[in-house]
Order: sequence, then C-alpha cells, then structure tokens
Amino acid sequence: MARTPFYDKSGMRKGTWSAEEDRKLIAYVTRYGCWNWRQLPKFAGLSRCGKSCRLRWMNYLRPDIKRGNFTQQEEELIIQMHKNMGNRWSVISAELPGRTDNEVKNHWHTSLKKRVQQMNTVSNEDTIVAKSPANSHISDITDSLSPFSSSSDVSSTSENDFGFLDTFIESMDESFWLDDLSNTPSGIVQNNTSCAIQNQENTTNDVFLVSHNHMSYESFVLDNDFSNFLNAYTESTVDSFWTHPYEGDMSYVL
DNA sequence: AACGACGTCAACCGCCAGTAG
DNA sequence: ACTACTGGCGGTTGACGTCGT
Repeated sequence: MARTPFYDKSGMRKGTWSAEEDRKLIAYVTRYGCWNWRQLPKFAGLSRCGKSCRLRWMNYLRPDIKRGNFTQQEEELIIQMHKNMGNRWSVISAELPGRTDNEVKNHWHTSLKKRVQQMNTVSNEDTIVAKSPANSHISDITDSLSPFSSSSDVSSTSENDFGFLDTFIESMDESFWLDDLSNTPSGIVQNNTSCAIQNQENTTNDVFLVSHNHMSYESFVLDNDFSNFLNAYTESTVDSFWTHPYEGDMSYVL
C-alpha cells in the first residue's frame, strides 16, 4: 500500500516514511513544535520537503489521531454531512474527533459512496440519509464521539506500527524537555547570558532559536550572527531561546 | 498454487486563499 | 497593487493485501 521510497532530482526523499524518519519528525515536533513546515525538515535532519512532513504529521503521527474502524455513528454522520455539503472533507472531519480529512475521504470513496449508491438504488426514497437526524442534531452525534472511544476497533496492525512510539514516549523523561533550556536560561537576555552561551562547548555549528510569544521564531547561527542576536535581544524579554545542534552545511540552514 | 480483479489507504500533486513585505 | 511564500484542501495515484476463479 505504500509507495516505494526514492529521491527526486533535488535530493528530496519521497514515498513511504521509514520508522527512523517518523522518530525524527515526532521528536522534533514534540519538542519544538511546527514553527515553519518548510524549514522544519532541515532542523529535524530530514531529507523531506516541508509539505511531506506536514502531511505525515497531520495524517499519521499526531498523538490525537483516532485509529481503527469507523463506528456506525461516525459513518452516519459522514453520510449526512456529505449529503449536505458535498466533498468538504476538512469540514466533515472537523466534526469527527481524531479523524483526518484524508481518512474520511478514503473511507467515503472505498466504502460509504457505494453503500449510499446501493441504498439509493434500492429505494426511490432517500433511505438512511433522510432518516438520519437533521443538521441541528449533528452536534448530538459528535458529542458522543471521542478520539479514544472504547467503541473503536483498534487494529493490531496499528499497534505494531506504533510500538516504537510507545518506547520513544516512555524514554521521554524531564530532561528531554529541559536539557537544552537548562544550558541557556530563558527570559531576559542579559550579557551574562550571552557569555554563558558563548562559553558552551560545540556551539560553533549550533543554530540559536528565539521564540516570540510562542508564535514566531527567529534563528541565528552562533558563530556568524551572534553579535546581531545580542544587538536585537540584549535586555529584551523573549519567551524562550535555546541552541539547536545542527550537523551539516550551515549555508543550507540560512 | 497461480493469476487477475478489486479494495484499501498512505502519499503525492496542483491549486487556492491568506499574509507579509 | 503586486509578488512571493506558506499552509491547507481536494483529487488522484500507486503499491500492497485480499478474494475469487
């Protein structure tokens, strides 16, 4: 079911994601968030385009994704909403907690579409669609849906595929979140802070990230941009800042 | 056992809207 | 007003699994 991995002309990897790539993406997004999908693969050490990373995260790796078979309740809701608004998959999936638009779309094309067509053939009346609750009742249905509903049939395949994730999460102790930040105090950037950063070992090839209101980030390469960073942020308040080890060609980063 | 037809779904592609400069 | 960039959306593809002959 997966596409054979290959590299395109520009050296970007395409096709099925490997477990190692998944681990890198999960580790990075969990730790730093998705501040810029296009830049993210460079920092995460992935030879993927940002679009591919976003898709992989949104459709497969997000922790709140519900897996397993669709319940009858979910299917009825999809049929009802599709009747009302057509192929608005993102809108429909928004009413199904834990389901992605891609998943809903696939399920429609592979299963529900034929079912609806068959029902329409059997009866000239609108069958189950007409009998389903009107739009005003959709919320009643969705209220009972949960990403981790016990009614969902979680397949063993999914469990096997995500075994590495369980191991990964188990290995995440407090130091996972604090190790870099503990070396570079966050908050107000002061001269002694800069000294502390400069005195760190192996910072020559580090990228330095500054967060603004947890909304945007700015990056510096320590050996080239450090004076710029000091001019811009000394004695100013920022949410957080930390170094990010980067192995490779630094011209690629900027 | 071998083969083809069909089903499934992760991943790709092109397009569009929103936003910043 | 224009351009470039980015994220998001929906349509489509391709490879593997399953089923029937």
